[in-house]
Amino acid sequence: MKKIKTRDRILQASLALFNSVGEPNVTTLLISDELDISPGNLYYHFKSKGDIVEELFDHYEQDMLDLLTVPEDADISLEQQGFFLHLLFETVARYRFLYQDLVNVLSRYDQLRVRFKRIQKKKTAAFRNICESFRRQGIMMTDQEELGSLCEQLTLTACYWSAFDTLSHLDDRESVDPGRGVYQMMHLIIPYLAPADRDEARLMSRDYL
Amino acid sequence: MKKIKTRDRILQASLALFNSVGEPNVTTLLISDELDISPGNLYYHFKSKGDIVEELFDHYEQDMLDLLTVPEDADISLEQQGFFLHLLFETVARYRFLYQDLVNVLSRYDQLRVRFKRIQKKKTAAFRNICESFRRQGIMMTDQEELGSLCEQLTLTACYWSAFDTLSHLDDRESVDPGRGVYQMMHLIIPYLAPADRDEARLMSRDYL
DNA sequence: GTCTATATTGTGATAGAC
DNA sequence: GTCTATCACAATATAGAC
Repeated sequence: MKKIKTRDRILQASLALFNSVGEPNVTTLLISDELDISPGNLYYHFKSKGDIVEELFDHYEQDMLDLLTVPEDADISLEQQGFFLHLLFETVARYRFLYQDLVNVLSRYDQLRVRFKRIQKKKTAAFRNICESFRRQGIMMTDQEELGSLCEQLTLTACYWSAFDTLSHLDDRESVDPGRGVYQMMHLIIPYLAPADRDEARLMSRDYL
Repeated sequence: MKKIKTRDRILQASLALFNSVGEPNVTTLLISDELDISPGNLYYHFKSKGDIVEELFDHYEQDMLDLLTVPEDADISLEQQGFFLHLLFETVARYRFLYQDLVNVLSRYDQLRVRFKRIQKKKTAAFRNICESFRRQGIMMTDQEELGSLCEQLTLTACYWSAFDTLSHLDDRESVDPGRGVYQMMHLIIPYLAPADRDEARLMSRDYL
């Protein structure tokens, strides 16, 4: 039963507060209050609030990049894709504070802008990868133009579903179920699947409701 | 050549500033500076910054509700739908400050929450209306479940396209082309159209690129 | 209606004792 | 490492003269 270092407790509490009331509404005082430590102590561990945000972003970036290393030429099954989406939405949910005030946060911490954009690009590329794999296996048929707009749509949805969903229940920002987002993503893909595979995908999608 | 009242100039300048640098980053001082009036003067016309936001929201709400009064049982053509989407995205672009910091803004002005939600509901209903009309005309075929997820997807995209798009060029928030969003919306609908109508819709969508 | 102060408050951040 | 001040500053908002 090792005791957690204060530094890590600060990160952990900050993430929780950011997610539940929004990063712009969280002051350094609120964080230190939550942990029953002094503001001075907080500033001993982090020289600014921005540093906390950036370190949390580091974690997010790491998690995302790990997740997005999709093998280029593998045969991906519908199940694997569902699992991938599930993990993706879980990761987004874990750092949802980022997405809920995305424009705002990125406008205030401009070093994060380019990094976030890079992750977005990688997401779109991962979706394209999966779709290409489906095409090679004959599960999916699309022309290049459709594929482009589909992958962009998938990226948009992966990005904003959590924010869109919390709009419906802005009162308790604590609870988030990633399932509904996965369902929605699958239904973006289904129309482009071969008729035979659509029913299987539809059945799979129900599990996420 | 009537001169514009100060009160209206404040609203106009605020909207422009909100849209270009984000509502949270706009101070009352910045607004009065932009207009070459004193902060005191601004507070003579509006008793708080929140009042400015709320009055702009009134305008937004009015514009939106006007737009969303879609006739229930009319036969809507693909062209009419394209035109509707065009107007919708223009309206969103005009008040894009709202969407770019949506969660944040709604969390700080809670009177706006319920009103915004109501507008969202009306949007979804309008999409459903259009789709039902398409179905009656035999242009579209979907079951009820698909229709639900499609309309939600349309609402999400209408809501967040502008924010998603400005992510790509966060440097100049001034310019926004609504066209790409309309294109994306159409491509959400196309898969559900009857084969004969798909090509027509595809051609139409190109005009918005 | 408009201006020039000025009050007030909240927040990020630092200094120095323990 | 942690605490108790305390500073500095920016933003909202008000008071009172013109």
